[in-house]
Amino acid sequence: MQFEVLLSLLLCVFLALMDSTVRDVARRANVSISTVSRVLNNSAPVSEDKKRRVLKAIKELQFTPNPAARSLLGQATGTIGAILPHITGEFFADLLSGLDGAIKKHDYLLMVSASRRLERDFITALRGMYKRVDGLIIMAPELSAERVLTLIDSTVPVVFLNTHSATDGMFSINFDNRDGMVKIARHVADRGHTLAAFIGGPSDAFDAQERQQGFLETVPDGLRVICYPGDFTFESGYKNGQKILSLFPRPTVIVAANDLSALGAMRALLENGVSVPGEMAVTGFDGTRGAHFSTPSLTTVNVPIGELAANAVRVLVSQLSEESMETPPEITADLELIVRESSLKQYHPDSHAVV
Amino acid sequence: MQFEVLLSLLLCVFLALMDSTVRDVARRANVSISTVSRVLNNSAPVSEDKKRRVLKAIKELQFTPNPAARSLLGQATGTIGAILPHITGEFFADLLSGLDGAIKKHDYLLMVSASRRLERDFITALRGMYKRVDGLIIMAPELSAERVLTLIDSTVPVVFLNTHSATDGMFSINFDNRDGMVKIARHVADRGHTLAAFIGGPSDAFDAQERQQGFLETVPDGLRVICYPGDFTFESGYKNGQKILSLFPRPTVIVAANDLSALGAMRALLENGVSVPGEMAVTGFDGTRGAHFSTPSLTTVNVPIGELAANAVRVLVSQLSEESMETPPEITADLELIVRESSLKQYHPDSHAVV
DNA sequence: GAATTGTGAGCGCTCACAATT
DNA sequence: GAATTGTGAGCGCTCACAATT
Repeated sequence: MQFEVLLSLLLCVFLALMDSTVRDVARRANVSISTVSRVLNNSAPVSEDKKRRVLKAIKELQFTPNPAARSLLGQATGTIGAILPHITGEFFADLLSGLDGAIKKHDYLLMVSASRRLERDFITALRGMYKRVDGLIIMAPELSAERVLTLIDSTVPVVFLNTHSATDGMFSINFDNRDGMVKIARHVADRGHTLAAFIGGPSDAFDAQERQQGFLETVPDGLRVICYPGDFTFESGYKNGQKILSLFPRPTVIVAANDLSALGAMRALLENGVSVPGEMAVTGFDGTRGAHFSTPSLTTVNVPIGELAANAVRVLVSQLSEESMETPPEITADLELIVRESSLKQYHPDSHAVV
Repeated sequence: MQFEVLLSLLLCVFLALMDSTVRDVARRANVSISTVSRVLNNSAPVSEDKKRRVLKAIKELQFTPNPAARSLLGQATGTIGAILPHITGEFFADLLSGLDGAIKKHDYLLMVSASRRLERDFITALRGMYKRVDGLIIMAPELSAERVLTLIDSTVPVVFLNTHSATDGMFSINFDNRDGMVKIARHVADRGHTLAAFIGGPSDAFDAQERQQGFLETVPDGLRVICYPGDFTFESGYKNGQKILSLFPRPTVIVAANDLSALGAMRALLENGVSVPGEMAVTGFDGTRGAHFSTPSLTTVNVPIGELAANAVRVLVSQLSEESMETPPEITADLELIVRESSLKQYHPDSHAVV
């Protein structure tokens, strides 16, 4: 008796070593391969007895259906593709992490590629994912949704994330970049600043443009703004921070288009012995944890990244399962201003003249 | 003439709208499908004339081979899978970014999943990637390479990254966690500290264990160490930092098992008006940019993440292309100590007694 | 005749072999 | 006979239909 158990165990191990197919399962369960398929997909009733035998055989053989064969038929690959400008950096890492979590919940797998903001890389990624994914989540602030769609030859469902689109009826998840900066502008004005430096993002990125416009259009007449081009990196914030320090009269606040460049600017100030917010205030945008954790902590606008990622996945998956969309295809999230240490001090209209 | 051009253009657009197959290409080029396959794979000589016709037809139809059909045959999917503990956090984001870049260079695609350090999620990810990837890059410091291999039923090539393995002959890319901490320990001892607090990582993670052991085993008799359990997060560093502040006598240095928890501890100190490194020094581990950019900048041990990622991909790809491995399968990178502001001050044996 | 089963074609490709030049 | 081409089988599955109970 013991010997038999051992033998069957050994057999199992041996059988499991080689990849088995529906054929093997069918043979072992003594049924036809279509019965195996029926059990696998629950696509038609199967007698209790056969079902049990099939399930047993599947287990013994450690059978897993070959996804390639499946997708050759029904085209479903069980995979969702994401193309983002970058993977690194807190914003994108959190976005990707959110996508991963949400995609897991819907039993999909995640294929990922960074375009590095290069159209060439973007196209390569797109072509690579052709027929390998059931749907795409695309963030391309430097392109437009329309431009992206001309690059896609087949008819995969696409959900856009933080990507400009002029046309209606696109599935896109956005957040109000402009309004976020409007809130920063009001906050800065309230603090009594009269001269500000603005560190922008990449000039071809629509989110960077919207942020800059939102700020410049809201700022009152009494607040002069000097703009510096940047690229959303820590380094660009750092270098611009150094430049700003050499200005005379010196601005009393640096408004950066994102957290990372704000932290870079702040580092430049602290390194040069300029106290924040004592001598100069700093604000960011994105609501990253880096902004929360810095000393002093950074005033910013919170972008609910996890929520956006979950929404994007939800919209895409419901498209894939051909459910009718209840929610409108275009979702724009509101952003919340988070005031922290870096902009706490109240300035007075005259204070900076004395610096 | 103009009309003809327009017509053929329209035809092209029309044809490209539906996914075309080798069959369509063959028909259009007036050759057999195997000739198309030969052109596609360059697997046998084809006459110049036919080759030209095939390439023209491919272009006109915007034909892309269906990867599912291909992988059903030769099993190559052109995809590499990566399973990491997390996706978020600078260390993992940089790792992922490095993998993405290296994988792109070898013309593969990247499939990714976070195990969240849960064996259940790990297995789900593994099963999901079955037959969808040609090879796997796995980081699972909380498991061992041997344990992981028992979970994999098929025979995919695997390269381990920062994962413990007792057996020889594994393909694994590691870095010397122990030696890195030895360097930190020597540095701290050199600075004249006599009482240190150590903030550890997850107790089940082998890298966390090695770091802690490396530190404790190197520290000289004159330096007492109080250990605090942690989990590599900013929050665990922050909370432990607060606890450490209430100690009497107070340690003069906090050695954290990674940068993120070091930054958390530093934040706790600064928030409570304790100057770093004036009253207390802090050190990290990983060499993240967050450690570079903080104020004060953080002494740490640099882990060459991008290099490790590139190595992992290189080793895996050479396994896949069945080239004989010239390099030994096990690579362990040395780590460099980077001394920064957070641990600059020289303490004297007696100084802390006076606190 | 209704419930359950099996047979055979085919998804889009590649590869061995046979048939052409 | 050597170079180039085409034919047909089959990878592992699912689905329509026919055949069984």
